Amino acid sequence: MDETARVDRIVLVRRGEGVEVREDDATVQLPAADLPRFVAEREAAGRAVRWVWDDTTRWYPGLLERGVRVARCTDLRLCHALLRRSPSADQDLLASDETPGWDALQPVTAVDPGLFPPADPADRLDPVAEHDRQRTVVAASAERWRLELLLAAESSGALVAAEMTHTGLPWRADVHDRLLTALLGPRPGGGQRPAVLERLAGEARAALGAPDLNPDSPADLLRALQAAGLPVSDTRSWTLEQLDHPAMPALLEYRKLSRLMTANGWSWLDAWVREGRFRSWFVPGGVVTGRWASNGGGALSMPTQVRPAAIADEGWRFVVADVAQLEPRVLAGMSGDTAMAEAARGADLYQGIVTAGVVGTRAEAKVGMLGALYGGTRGESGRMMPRLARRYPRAIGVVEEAARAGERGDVVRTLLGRGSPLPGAGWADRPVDLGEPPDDGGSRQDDGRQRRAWGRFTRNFVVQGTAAEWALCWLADLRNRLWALGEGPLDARPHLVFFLHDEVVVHAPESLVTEVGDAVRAAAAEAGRLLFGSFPVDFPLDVAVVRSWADAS
DNA sequence: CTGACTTGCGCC
DNA sequence: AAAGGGCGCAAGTCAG
Repeated sequence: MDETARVDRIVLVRRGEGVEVREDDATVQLPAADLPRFVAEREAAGRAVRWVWDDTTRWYPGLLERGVRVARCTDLRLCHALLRRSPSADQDLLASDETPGWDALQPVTAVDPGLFPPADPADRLDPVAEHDRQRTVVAASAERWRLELLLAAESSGALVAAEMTHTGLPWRADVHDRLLTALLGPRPGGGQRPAVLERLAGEARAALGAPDLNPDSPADLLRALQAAGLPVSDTRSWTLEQLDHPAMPALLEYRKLSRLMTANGWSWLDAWVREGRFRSWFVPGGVVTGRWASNGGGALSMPTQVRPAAIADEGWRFVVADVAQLEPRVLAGMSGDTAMAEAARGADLYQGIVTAGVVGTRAEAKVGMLGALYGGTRGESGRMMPRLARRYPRAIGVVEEAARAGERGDVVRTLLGRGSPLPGAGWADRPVDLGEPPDDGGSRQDDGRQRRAWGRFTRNFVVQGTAAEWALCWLADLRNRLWALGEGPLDARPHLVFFLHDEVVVHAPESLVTEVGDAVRAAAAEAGRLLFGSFPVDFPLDVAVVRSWADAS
């Protein structure tokens, strides 16, 4: 990944209404309006460029709006956040007067990407100095290549996220509306319940003998259930399912449809779908483990129920790809556990564990692995753990060690060096709290519970975080391959329209779907090589070419 | 009235 | 009886 010799670095700095372009010792001032042309020309010229800027969300949407795509960048905000927490980074080399400013910098979700936000706190920071500090930190690190890969992958993810927001996910509002109408009845006027919900609410009220029940109010519903003699202390669907009472079918159906309407109903369509595209903001690095978060429209929890409305354009297709059992495979790779990698050789890692004779059934293998990743110690999962630990000592050793470290209050790190946060204040060595009830054993028990809970977090952190790194490398490489498959602007070529932890959706011209499928697989293989070198762990993909997202999986 | 919290549930 | 990790969002609820 050391590309310093062959890639020019150009730092972009906002100066009032203009832009200062810093390249080695040369400095050029440009009016902001000239920046897109300047960037486009440098991208088209022979030498590769890495654009260095304070924050991708402050620069890239405006460039994309003007039809300019860049190959690579350094996102100083994201890289700063990574280095600040990385055990592989010397914090003294990163520290400066501006550290609090960089720490506090937030991404923007600009409505008008043509304008810089007024009074932006980013404008008080010096990107050139921060870039120098970050390069010094990386150069001095004993984990230099890993940090370089991590920073490059994180920055590339920022480009992907901006591009996905720019192009949007093809979404057919008419199909979505028909789906809602079929399930709920016609869209009602303001504040009204749709006919189907009104009918179900009436049935539930009658069956419970509670004529004024508001089924949307958990407290109200709980009172009504208890008044009807039902022994419940919450109103979760799972709890309701256990009850044998004539009101339950209507209540459960109400819940399901009400959820659909509030989360992805007509107002969702009004708010998030325009001109045939669902546009929300993806937030790289938005989760402590390195996973992305999202803003707006709940993009990361799109129910399968509404996915039929995601339909590719005429003459285009979706290529939908997901990795089977990403996290166990990542665990095999990061721990160098050849036995687990052997089980991961086929398409089904859990079946591989059965074939190896470790457990009797696929269900046992799955629940055991989930316990290893999440920290389940009781029941079925707990019973499987000793067998897994005996057969896969290196893999299980990695998560167990991470759990013990968390319980001690230590920081853990992903393969590429993302560091875990420290446990919250008051977690250990809690000051004497005079307000506590005088039950002295209870407080110690409570402390132990908190320690174990933090151990579960750090246990999962190392695997979830390294899996996120694999996915970033996958995305970054795929993005480059897709660009090379087409011509013209971003949305005329195969392009990413959705990403969710271990799944991507590519919108592609029908004539290119075979090449896109190959690219998705090749990128997955490349991600494995980048993270795990020649260690033989497979990342098999399920790839589907479909008109509608709902037709995959 | 606003803002913070709780409840419940969608995704991986 | 599912447990156990990470999120975002909407509606209800309650305090100030």
